[in-house]
Amino acid sequence: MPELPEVEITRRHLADAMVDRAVTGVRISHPRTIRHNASGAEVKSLLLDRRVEEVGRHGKFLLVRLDDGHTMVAHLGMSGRFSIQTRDGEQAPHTHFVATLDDGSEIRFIDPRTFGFIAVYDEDELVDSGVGRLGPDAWLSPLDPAGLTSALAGRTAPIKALLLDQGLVAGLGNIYADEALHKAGIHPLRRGGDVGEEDAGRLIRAIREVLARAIESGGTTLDDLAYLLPDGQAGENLAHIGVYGREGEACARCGEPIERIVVRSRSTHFCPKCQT
DNA sequence: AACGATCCCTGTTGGC
DNA sequence: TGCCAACAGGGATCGT
Repeated sequence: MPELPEVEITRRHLADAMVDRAVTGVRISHPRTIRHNASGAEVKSLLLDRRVEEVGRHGKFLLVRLDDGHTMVAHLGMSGRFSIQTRDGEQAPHTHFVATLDDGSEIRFIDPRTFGFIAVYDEDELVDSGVGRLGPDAWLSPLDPAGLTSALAGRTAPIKALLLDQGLVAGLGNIYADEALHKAGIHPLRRGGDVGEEDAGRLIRAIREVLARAIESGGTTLDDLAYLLPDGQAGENLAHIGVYGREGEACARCGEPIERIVVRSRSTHFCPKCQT
């Protein structure tokens, strides 16, 4: 499922295809895909004839900046992906949104489980939206150990739950939160307030390593949920996954079997021996 | 304020 | 073999 690395790779593809191009057509075929705006017709009117200035990202949100100050926000949810195609390319099932650009290419949003969405905001609305409540991006503006320690001070929730809180750090999802905690040697159930500055430093380094590796290798494509890059390729990062989805397998560091528990109704994978 | 539970949704899977 | 319940999960929202 898409987390920061997959969204970042998507961003790069979208930037290549969209920057300095104008939107010449919009088709919306699933109302639920539009979240903030009143209707698909409103989104269409806000996008039509606009030129794309840049494609940014904050956490797992894609930010397509338009030449009139509006921003098209896209979130992939858990099954969303973009496909960049020529107009005559075959349309995949669950294609809910298509933008045509002035070079004839099409930006298509495909999302079977419809947890993803697209919205167009003006500047004020963007600040009030979920995007405005995000913490610092885990990749672009990482926390420093002292800052993270003070942000965690007094927090009783398990560190795993806090890493998934996008208001604290933006971009981590279930896979990379588990991977970072494993790499840092921190037990997922440890209270946030019990993560000292040394462990916070280890955790920050682990987050960066895990994200860097994942971005390099094209993101994580799980067997059962075919996350594909916008060019249709699968990511290769599964080979670098240490604990996620590996219940019962030997920990690569100590050989102990990986355990799976449920934290905040999210499956959580860890090594009971080298994570404390 | 912080935390946890619930809901949304559908393709896949596992149990009987 | 076939059916159906359970499961997966990001983020919004709500109750405690």
